[in-house]
Amino acid sequence: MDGDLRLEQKGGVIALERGLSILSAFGNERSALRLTDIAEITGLNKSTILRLCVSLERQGFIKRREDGWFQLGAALFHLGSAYQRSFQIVDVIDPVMQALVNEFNECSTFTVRDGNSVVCLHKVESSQGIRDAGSSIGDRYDLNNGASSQVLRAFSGEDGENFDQIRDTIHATSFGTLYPDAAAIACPLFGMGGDLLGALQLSGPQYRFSETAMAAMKQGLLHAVAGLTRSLGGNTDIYRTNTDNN
Amino acid sequence: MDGDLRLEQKGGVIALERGLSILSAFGNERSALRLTDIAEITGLNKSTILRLCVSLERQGFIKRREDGWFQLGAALFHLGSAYQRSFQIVDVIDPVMQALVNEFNECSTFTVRDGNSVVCLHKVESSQGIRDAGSSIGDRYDLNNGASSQVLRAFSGEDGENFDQIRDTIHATSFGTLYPDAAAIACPLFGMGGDLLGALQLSGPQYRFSETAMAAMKQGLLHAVAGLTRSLGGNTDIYRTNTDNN
DNA sequence: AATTAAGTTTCATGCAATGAAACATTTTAA
DNA sequence: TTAAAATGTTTCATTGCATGAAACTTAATT
Repeated sequence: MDGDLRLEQKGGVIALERGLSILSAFGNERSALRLTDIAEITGLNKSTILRLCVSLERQGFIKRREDGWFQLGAALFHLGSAYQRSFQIVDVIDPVMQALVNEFNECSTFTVRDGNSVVCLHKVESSQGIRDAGSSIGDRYDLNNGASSQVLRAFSGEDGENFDQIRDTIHATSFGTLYPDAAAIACPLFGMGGDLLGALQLSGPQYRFSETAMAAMKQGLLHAVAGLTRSLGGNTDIYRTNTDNN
Repeated sequence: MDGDLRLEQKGGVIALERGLSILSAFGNERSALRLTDIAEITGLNKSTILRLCVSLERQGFIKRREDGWFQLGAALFHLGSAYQRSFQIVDVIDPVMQALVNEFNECSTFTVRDGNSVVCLHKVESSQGIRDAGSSIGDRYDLNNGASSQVLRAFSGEDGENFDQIRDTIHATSFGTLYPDAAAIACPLFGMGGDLLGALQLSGPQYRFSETAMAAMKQGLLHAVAGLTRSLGGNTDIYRTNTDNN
């Protein structure tokens, strides 16, 4: 970045975006940054950063430690939790995910679509040493790879033969598209009105995702989302595949 | 609020603080707000809000729904998760809290001090219908009431007879100080260098917190925090009460 | 002691944040 | 149905305040 946001934007407030860019500088795995780090990442002048940080700290969005390092503040955690809570689904879905993890002993994630991104809203870890540790709660990906992304795109109505197939079979799989050795299988979760809420996924190392294992997982996932939709007051017919007859 | 931040502040950037105040408007249980709501809560001019929101939305901090309502954005969730992850302790402490909840069948919370606030970093719910549903992850309280607050204050070195007693017995209790019918018992958790990391608490309705029940909980909590401190590489002597002799 | 780097404060300059006003649109009342 | 009120949006002249270079103070390295 070069810190000069003037050219690209129409409308908006530069000072605010600069402040937000300071916050976003912490989003990439570094939990503490020095003034110089922030200056490098954002491209902002140090004076500017210091001035913006006075405001960020006063509102609790960042915290400056005694040793001078900057950290994210509790206000972000508070609002982040509020964001998650606004999806009331998480409370309902958690026990179901716990059960899935117990049954298949692989990590389960629940993701939602946000524009052209996927956001990992919830994750339940398996107890295995070798497991999908690549994604965490709060992570955000492009809507390109991975079983969940495919599901979210398919049931947002995107065109394409592969998406047709996902709609037909009501699930998607992926092998090494997001992380080289990882595999995943995902199903859509629908709400009361048949609207797409998100995608429920199981993921782990490819060698544990045999055809037979994945067939069982598919059953487990479909059973799980059907039960969830039912308890949300929705119609479960939507989970009938095109080859179902009953 | 009156939206006029000019008088109170020295240094800082007004436009940024106004933007942050918009975000904070969502912090009080309302997950969606209209323009007018935001104007009322923050005291800002609607034009100003609209302009600030362009920037907030462009950076993913808020999202405007098609019906015009504003909601928090995924960027906040991402950063909030990053905040939580910066306390690596949560990963270690979660299984221990799960075990506590299994044993005593009451909700367990882990809180940390942030200035003059308590922040609920993690919570494990009990399966009881009647339980402490008053606090959630991400909540922030004044450092006044509740067992955890007392513990955090006592082991931050505050003066007072009651704090002396908490330091002696290495735990605090509370009955109805935060919520009328609730009771709680809390212990401090210390890190490697004997530094206070936070407070571990069990809480529920008063009628289930008899003397004998709480004696068992105290043992359970102390055992839990001692084990945690040990696995963090710290010395557990710090959990010896003044009346211990061995 | 000399040099480099990191952090902080100041202040003249002019850019960009501001809010009143006018307008568009939707909802409520009469 | 019309009128009135509430909500949301855009514009633009005014000036408030965000800006960053420069000077300065530590702190770390050589």
